[in-house]
Amino acid sequence: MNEVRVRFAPSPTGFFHIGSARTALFNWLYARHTGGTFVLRIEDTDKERNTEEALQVLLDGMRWLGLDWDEGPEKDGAFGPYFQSERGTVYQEYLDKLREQDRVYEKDGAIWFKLEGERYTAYDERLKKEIEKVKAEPIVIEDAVRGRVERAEEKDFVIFRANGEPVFHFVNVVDDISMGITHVIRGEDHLSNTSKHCELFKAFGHPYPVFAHIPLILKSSGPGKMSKRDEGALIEDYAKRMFLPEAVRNYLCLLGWSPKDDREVIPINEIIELFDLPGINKGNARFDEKKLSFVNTEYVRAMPLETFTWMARPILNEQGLVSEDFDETRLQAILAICQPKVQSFEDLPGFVSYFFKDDFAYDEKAARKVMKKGDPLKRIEEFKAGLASLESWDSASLDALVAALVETHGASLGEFIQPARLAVSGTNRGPGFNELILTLGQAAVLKRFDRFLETMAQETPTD
RNA sequence: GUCCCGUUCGUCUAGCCAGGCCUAGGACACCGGGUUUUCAUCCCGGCAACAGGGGUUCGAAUCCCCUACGGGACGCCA
Repeated sequence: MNEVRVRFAPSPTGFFHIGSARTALFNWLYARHTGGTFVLRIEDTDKERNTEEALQVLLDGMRWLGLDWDEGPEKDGAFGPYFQSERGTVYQEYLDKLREQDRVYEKDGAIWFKLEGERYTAYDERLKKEIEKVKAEPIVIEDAVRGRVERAEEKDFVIFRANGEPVFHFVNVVDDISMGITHVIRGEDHLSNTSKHCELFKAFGHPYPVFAHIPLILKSSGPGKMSKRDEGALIEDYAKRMFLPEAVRNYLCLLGWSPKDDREVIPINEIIELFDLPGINKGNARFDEKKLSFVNTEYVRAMPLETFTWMARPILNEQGLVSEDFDETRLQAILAICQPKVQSFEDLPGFVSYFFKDDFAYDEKAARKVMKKGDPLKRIEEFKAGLASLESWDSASLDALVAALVETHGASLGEFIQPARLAVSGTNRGPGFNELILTLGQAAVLKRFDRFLETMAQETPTD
C-alpha cells in the first residue's frame, strides 16, 4: 500500500493567509490527483489565541476555497486526534524512544535533541558568543521540486520547552510519522528546517517522506514575502469582497504552477488531472491583484444566469436595493443585461442600483460630457414624445423610432442616445442601450425623462 | 555573519531535465487602431525579457563555473 497521504498543518492564528491557502491547495491538488488522502492537522500548541474562533476562520476559508479534507477536524479518521493539543501522549511516547537511544538531554529546563558527530566550540557571529557546535553528517534530500538539497545541522535543538510543551520541529515530524504522511508539500521557508526534521526521522528509524518545497508568494511590490498586512493577503477578505472562490483558487493555482499549454482559466477537475510535483516552479512568485481580478471577471461572466442571480440577490438585498420577495423573473431580466458588463460582484450594486430606485444621482463627469454636446434637453423632449406614442415595446420598434427621430430632427444618433442613457441611469455606462430602455419599461423611462428635464433645466439655465 | 534556495517581458509564465524547431511563445497590465448607438465586450496591432561574465560545443535561454541580485532559514514561533 503506497497510497499517498499528504497533510496541511496550519496553526490557527485568526486569519487565513494566502500563502497558507496556496500550500493547502497544492496539497489538496496532489491528493486529488493521486487519489490519495488529504489530512488537515491543526497545530494548536499555542493556546494564547481564541482558538475556537481562529479555527473557524481557517475551516471556513478551506471550505470557501472548496478544499475538502479527508481526515481532520469534524472528520475523524484512523490517525486522530487531529489537534496537536490532544496528542500529548503520542509526543511522550516518541520522546521516550529518543530517551532510550540517549538522543536527548536536559538543559535550562528544556529538552534538547542531541546531534551525532564531533563536538567543538565556535564563536557564533549572530549570538555574539562561543557556542557548542556539532560536525554532523550532512542531510541529503531529493526534493520533488528542487532536486537534491544538502544541508548539515550544526547545533543541538530544543524539542520540549521548559514549560513542557513540545516544539514545532518535533511535533511536526512525530505527527507525520504517526499519521503515515508520505509527501510533505510546504513552503520554501521550511527548506532550511528540513535537515532538523530529517535528523529526527533518522533518530526514529523512519524513512523520510517525499519533500516538495514550493516557492513563496511575494508582495506585489516591495521586498519580501506576502505578509498578513499586505493588501490581498487574507482569504477571508476575498470572501467578504465577493470574489468567486473558484476564481481565487484558479488564480492561486497559477502562482507557481502552470498547465504548460498557455491556458489560464481552467476548470478545477482539469487542473487536478494535470497537477504534479515536478511541474511546480522553483522561483518565488509575485502576487498580482490585477490578474486575480481578470480571472474573477472571467468566472463572473461565465456563470449561468440563474446562478448569477442567485448570488446577486442577497448582495443587492443587503444594499437595500431589492426586497426579499422581489420578483425573480424581473431580477433575472435586469441581471441578464448586466452580467456581461459588470466586472465583479463587488461592483454589482453600484452598477445596477438605478434599476431599483428612481432618485439616483446623475454622475457629474458623465453629465458634463453629455450636456455640453448639442441640445440634449431638446433631444430628450423629442425622444419623449416619440416614446410616448410608441406602439410596440420591442427592440425593432425602438430602432425604428430612433431612426425616425434622427431623420426628422437632423441630429445624430449619439445626440439622442447619450442624454437618454444619462437620463434613465445617471451614468454614461451600462448595458446596451436598447436593452436598457426596454428592460426599464415605458413608464419608468418617461418618468425619468421628466425628472431629467426638470433637474437639468434648473442646473443649466438657458435663456 | 553563516547556511540553503532561486534568477526568461513591469507581473504570472512556456521553453531548460533529453543544446539547434527561439529572429524566445502565451496571459495580465499598459499604449494605439478598428467594430459598436454610449460604456463594455470583441477584433487587430504595439511595447517589453533569457541578470552579468567566463567556459564546454560546429551551435547555449537550455550544460558547467564565478559574480551580482533576490528570497528564505539560522527562536524554549509555527
